[in-house]
Amino acid sequence: MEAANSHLNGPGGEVLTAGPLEVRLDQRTVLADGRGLVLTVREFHLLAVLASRPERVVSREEIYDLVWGGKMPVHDRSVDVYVSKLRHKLEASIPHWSYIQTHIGFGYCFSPRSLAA
Amino acid sequence: MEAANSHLNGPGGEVLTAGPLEVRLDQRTVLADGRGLVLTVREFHLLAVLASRPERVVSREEIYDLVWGGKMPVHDRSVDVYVSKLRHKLEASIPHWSYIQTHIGFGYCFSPRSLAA
DNA sequence: TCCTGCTGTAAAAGAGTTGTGAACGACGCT
DNA sequence: AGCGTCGTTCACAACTCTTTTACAGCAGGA
Repeated sequence: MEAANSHLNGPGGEVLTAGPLEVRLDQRTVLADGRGLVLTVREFHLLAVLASRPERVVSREEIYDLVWGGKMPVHDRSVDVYVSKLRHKLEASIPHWSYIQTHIGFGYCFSPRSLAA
Repeated sequence: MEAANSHLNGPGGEVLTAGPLEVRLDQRTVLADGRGLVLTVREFHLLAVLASRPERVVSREEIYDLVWGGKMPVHDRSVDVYVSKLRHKLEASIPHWSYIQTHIGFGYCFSPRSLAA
């Protein structure tokens, strides 16, 4: 069972679905429980990178390369800061769901799960 | 009959399997009975080193060199401590299986076996 | 049996990592 | 210019991981 579904939605229009979250790559929009979620460019890009690799642990370095481009400077915290921002927006729109897991010393993993009892 | 299977799983994706244990080197994840097992960086590295040498007795010195890097300091107990931690996590996730055998005076050996009657 | 050396492991100590609010500059808009 | 937004950086608290230490239990040998 995969945690997120990805399917083509017409020519070039890909949509990632994970619980109440829907990421429309082509339209650069995100739906949370059907309502639109406003993300900045960086936030959206980060979410797209993570959500398209469900259940995969992605290193900070790889995330940085994919979103910011190039080699991550030592001691750079950009990835962490944006993961934090993203988590807050997701949690604000979709309570009782967790999306991004931290893998200490390595990176993050997009692993959607309901926190409902 | 080999104790652990190792096979390529697509380009660059290697997976070690030993009973209900699955070590996904590329994804840096471990599945125990299908469920994800959370390991720290050191624990994962140690497991990867041992599991990729099934039925081979590996000396402490070699383990240290492969996981910690460099020459093992005299009287260092790091390897023992981490083998202990790893055993506990494995046993907690996969009861009735034994994975790491001690070879007194020498080192350890990854030798998965079911303890079921 | 009494040493001695080795292993298992809990716990303390030390080192490193992550979450996050706040400050700051750049940019665009009115 | 004044304002709001965005991205980056910094600082600090809180937390997790790693290493070290200490001790108990074993096994083997004299």
